[in-house]
Amino acid sequence: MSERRKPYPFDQFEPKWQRIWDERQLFHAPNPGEQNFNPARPKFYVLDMFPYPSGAGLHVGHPEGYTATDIIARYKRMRGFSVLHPMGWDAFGLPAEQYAIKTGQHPAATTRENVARFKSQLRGIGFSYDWQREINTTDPEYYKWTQWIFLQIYDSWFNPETQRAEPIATYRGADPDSVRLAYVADVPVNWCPELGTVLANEEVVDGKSEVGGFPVVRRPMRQWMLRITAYAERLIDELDRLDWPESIKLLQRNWIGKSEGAEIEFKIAAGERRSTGIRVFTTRPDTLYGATYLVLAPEHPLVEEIAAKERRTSVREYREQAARKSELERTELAKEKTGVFTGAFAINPASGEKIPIWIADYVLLGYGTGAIMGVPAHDERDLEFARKYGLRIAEVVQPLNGEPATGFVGEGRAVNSAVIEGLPTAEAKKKITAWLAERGLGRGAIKYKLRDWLFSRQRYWGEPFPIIWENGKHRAVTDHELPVTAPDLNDFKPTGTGEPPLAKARDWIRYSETAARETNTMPQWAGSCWYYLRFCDPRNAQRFVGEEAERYWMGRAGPPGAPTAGSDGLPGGVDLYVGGTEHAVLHLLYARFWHKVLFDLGYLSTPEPFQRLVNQGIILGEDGQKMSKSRGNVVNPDEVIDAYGADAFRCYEMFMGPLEQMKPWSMRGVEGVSRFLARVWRLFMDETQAAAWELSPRIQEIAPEKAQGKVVHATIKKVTEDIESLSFNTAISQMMVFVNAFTNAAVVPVSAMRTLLLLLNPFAPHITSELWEKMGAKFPILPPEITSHPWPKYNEALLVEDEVELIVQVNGKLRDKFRASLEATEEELKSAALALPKIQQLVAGKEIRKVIIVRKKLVNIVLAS
RNA sequence: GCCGAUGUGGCGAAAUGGCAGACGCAACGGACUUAAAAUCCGUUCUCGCUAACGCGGGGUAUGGGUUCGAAUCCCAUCAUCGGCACCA
Repeated sequence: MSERRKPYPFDQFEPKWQRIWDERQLFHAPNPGEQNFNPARPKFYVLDMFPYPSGAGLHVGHPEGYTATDIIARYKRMRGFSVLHPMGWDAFGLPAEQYAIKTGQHPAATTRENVARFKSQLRGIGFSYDWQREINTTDPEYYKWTQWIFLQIYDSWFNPETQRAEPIATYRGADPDSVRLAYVADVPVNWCPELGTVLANEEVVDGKSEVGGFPVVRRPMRQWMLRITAYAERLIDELDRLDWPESIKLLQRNWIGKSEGAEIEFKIAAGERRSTGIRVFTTRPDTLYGATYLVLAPEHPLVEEIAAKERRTSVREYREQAARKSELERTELAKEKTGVFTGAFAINPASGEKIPIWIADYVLLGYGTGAIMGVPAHDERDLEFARKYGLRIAEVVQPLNGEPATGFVGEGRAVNSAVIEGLPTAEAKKKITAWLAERGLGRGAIKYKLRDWLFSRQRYWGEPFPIIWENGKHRAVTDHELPVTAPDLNDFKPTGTGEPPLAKARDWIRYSETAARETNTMPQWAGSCWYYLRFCDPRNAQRFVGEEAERYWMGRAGPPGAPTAGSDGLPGGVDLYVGGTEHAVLHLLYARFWHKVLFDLGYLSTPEPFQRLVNQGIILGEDGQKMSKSRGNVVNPDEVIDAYGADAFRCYEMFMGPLEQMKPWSMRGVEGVSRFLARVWRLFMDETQAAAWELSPRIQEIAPEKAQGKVVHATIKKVTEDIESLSFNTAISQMMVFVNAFTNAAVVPVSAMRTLLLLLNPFAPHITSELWEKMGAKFPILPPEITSHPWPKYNEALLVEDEVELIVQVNGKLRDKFRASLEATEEELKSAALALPKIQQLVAGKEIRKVIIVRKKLVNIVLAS
């Protein structure tokens, strides 16, 4: 045997138990109405962010969150919950398509192989997923419903009166296409020539593609958009009742970026071409008197109209130059502001002053009204711009602490501002806004940074749009034509012109004599926007999720009769959702948006998808660096499991430190945890002469000693509480303490050992199942499967000591300790402490000013100084 | 630049107003062994005093504050990580 001897025979029993769980389908959770459904059990929905099955297989980062949720799932089952714990595949996406371009292998084939690999790896770790609920976003039976949901969005509009999505039929306006939640627009998009596709803003980092790091340029193209901005207010407001990390909520709030201010109309000065005027947005209407110029975004539609003849050329040049700039150049060149004067003037509605109108690319068309009033005295950007181009600077806010007014952007007192003279900023804002509104010159307004969601991609490996074009107009395919499957291609290359690869499939595009199919596909986010709903009812052929199943699994957790979703202010949904922070804004915002649309349309019972969210921290390589192929510090879970077993792998992942923290991998650490499990094994099993294992005769049906009983119950308490708070690392520490306490005992009680196995089972399900079975052969117990045994309860009475050790401090410094009865009065404790020889020495000859007594903890004697 | 998180032994960490360093790793010493591995037992924040049992001082990024008492609460500074970055 060249192979290192295993400290315990995990290689024999781990596959055995994985097979048994599979055969007996122990982790299948029946839906309401199905066989074995027990309505008395409260439900618990614990979900992982499902992976993209890449060619590289699992890395050790995936199983971190997965192990945490698996522990919760197994624990909740033992606590009598009906647990929904599913897994699936987010399998559309760019890597499979790029691999196809390189090798000609169909993405479907690559995906199939990768899924098989991922699945066998996940099984090898012993996760208790309900595999009957496995889903795959690339399965036509799945994306049929992704397309169906898209059509619900397409067929809806957001009614501002009710603040809800409604069927488009309820819209009374002339042009329903202008208000649909899914609409077509010619928008400047992030075109990546290298990838041959358009990217969402979120997929562009520093002017380069997030995938591959290729340059990205702006270019106008016809695209499908989803009107997520309609939900901006609700997406902010309804964060409040979610149990999410505050930092993630903040990230979402900042991403949505709500600003309150006012829109103000500036008339174009006489003598120029007539126009209605220019509308600007500002959060500081109180600085209106300080507005000494206006700036329009270069792409602003009014620019053509107002530009003075003699300025046309320079204006046109500047606009072309701005349009040519890629995002990258714009950010890189952002160091210095540029702009040109249009030759036109506007009238400041408050001061009546005639002020010049400029264009500059520091003003963005996509935000606010695409135009600003320049208030150089009280805005850093405007100040920089005004100084560069010699524009007038007018101070209109007086700082309260005597700072110089120019460049002051905080709140102060209005000056040189007739209507609001002397008012503090907050009041000045209100008054000037009202003053403008009375005169029809402005109004209070709220703007968001959030943009509508660019929803189309020029790719092959994604959901085709269920849309037909005829005579230049789009319409939905009928429901019974779903799913719209993509044609088989042997060439997946982008056309390079911006036309999607699907454009190559001439027959497929042709829908009728006069109608053609949409050739764009949906982005990868689409499938993950609603997968948690499909898990509730994955084989339903009639509906994207059955109503009863949705109500049951997405409702509030708790026994029958407990508050229903929304009734106590908590939105309900998935009870625990664990995944990485990288999805803090995108996936989580998109999913919330789709969920709300479906909720508004009456398809769902809860307003939010995920009640509680937890982010696991990143696992670094042994060198403390981010794991990456190029650094060569990637840890492969298969190798770890080979050497130490799945249980050791799981326990180590949890023992490393707090779940949410970033932490480095350590093989030595795995070894330590493996040693712990080996000690558990040897607590039960003795090795025979023939190198076989047999149940140790030390294990007997006896009552635990008092000290042992205390450890047992302290451990039940700590492990239970720690699992509830996801403090898995300290739960394992406590079980180590437990095992250390029994390691050298001559005899060990069966009851204590059963408790240990139950507590350890969610963490190390294989070894505990095996030992439970081995022990059951000699000391039978029902049920025979540990996984269906109830969770142990602790007896508080056994934890209470009748005597406690108290510490004695003098002036807050630890000086001595003594034992005292729990019943001792404060007076008794005080005199006992003062009677200690050491304390007497320290106190001798000094005045005792005060004695502080904390029950069961300490006596602190404070001396006069 | 703005926002957020984190900072504790040689290392992963624990303690969230009351004994700093539980538990694990590593290191060192011992037992078992012909030997090694494995296993079991012990030591390990730091400085000073003591022949020794011990005793005392200091210590949770840095500086200040609140408190009888601070790793924990407050203020400032520094460092690391993450997000946003002309959003008017």
